[in-house]
Amino acid sequence: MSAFAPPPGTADIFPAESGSWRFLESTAAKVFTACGYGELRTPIFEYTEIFQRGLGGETEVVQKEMYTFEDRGGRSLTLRPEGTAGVMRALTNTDVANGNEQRVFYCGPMFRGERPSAGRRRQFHQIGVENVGRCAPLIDAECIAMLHNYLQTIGITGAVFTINTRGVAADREPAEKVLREYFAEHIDRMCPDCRTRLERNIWRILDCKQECCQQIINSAPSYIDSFSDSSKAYFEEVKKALTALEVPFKVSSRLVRGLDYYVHTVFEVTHDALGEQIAIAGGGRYELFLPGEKRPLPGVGFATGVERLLMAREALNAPVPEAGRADCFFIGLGAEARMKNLISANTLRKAGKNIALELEERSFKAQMRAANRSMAPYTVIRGESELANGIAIVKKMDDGTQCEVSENDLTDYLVKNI
RNA sequence: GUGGUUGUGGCGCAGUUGGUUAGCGCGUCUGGUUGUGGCCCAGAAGGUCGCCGGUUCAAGUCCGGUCGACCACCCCA
Repeated sequence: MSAFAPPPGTADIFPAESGSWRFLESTAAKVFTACGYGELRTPIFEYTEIFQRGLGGETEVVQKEMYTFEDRGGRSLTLRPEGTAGVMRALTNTDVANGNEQRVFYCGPMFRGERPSAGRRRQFHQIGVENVGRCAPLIDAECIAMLHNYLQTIGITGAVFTINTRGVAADREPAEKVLREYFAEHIDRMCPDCRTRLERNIWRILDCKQECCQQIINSAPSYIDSFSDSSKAYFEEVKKALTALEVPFKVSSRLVRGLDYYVHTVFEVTHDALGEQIAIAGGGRYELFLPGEKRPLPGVGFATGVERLLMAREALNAPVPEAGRADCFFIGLGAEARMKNLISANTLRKAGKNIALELEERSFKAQMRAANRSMAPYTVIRGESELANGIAIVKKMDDGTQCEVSENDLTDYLVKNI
């Protein structure tokens, strides 16, 4: 049973499920296109430095979750662990660096070498967008509203939007100082992870979930107070716009997110049906450094986890897209009839009809059962006597009525009636 | 990476304190008078009980290892 299981953390998506996947992807394309986005398809692997510099060397993802390998030329390549860095790399080939806006969306597999569990695979799939080149509060709000709109459209209601601000690079130092002074005082009562975070990445203390740290974190001074006035005004403007756009949200200063490139607005979407730990989407504004570029590129974007969206839809009993079913099933008795059925099917399929048929010799009863199972509303029957008379029988399956149609008229008849 | 649960035909499950040819439901196939489905009935196919080793006269049932799956933590989508 496990002999042919796919590698850990990967999965085969069978036809029964892939309809839902296509629905999520095509709906995303529709919703995002309406906001001026176009699809950008980038490679599944990039030079390793794209991610190292893009995401920040201190991040969890870069440090221990990347699938990195050498190609034959000794270059270090990495299977993309997220979509933003590759998209930004591609966009440096456009006029985006001159302040011209680029709006793109992407979807596809991402790879992270972590231990699989609910809603987390090693190969997982994201649908995401990036709005690159500009920086303004209303752009952030527009982006978040589009995500809200998308979730509604795919039947995920009741999603919880949490937002926060990270300020800009210049705000970071004074804020970190405030936090470091506070946490240093209490660090002996905090968990081991937080002790290392105090030195390595103090922001991550804020989203620690250990019981012993909660009280201390909740009583922490508001680092946002130390942000510059313009950063604070930026965040206020975002909130104002979201309210005006009727996107419900809550603010949490403990939302920091794990990637180093975020500035200003950050947000995360969770759903009660999946629990707070599992975000169905997340994103924010960023400034991303790419190799060879002197200045970082500004942008705002988000990524949704397809597997997690599907989990949410399932929990909400959202309707599953109907599997394609045949319009008509052809039954044939004898070699000649089967050949004629195949020819008819070929013609009708070219006309856009979904045709199922039996191509091997099987009993009439077996073929009728197959026709029934196919759920096709019509069945065409061709046997010895029909061939001899130059006709075929067209049977309507719901009420069992049937009629004879001459061979010459059959295709036209079926194109019109089924 | 750390911890917990688990692994029996395509799917979902039984398998009692280790003991004769490993069962059940669904599904599949073939029939139920010669060519009409959905219901019903009969029969059939399909499993080296994840893998390796050990204990025993005897192991799906006990022990060890290993691999996979599921879940929690970490982190993220």
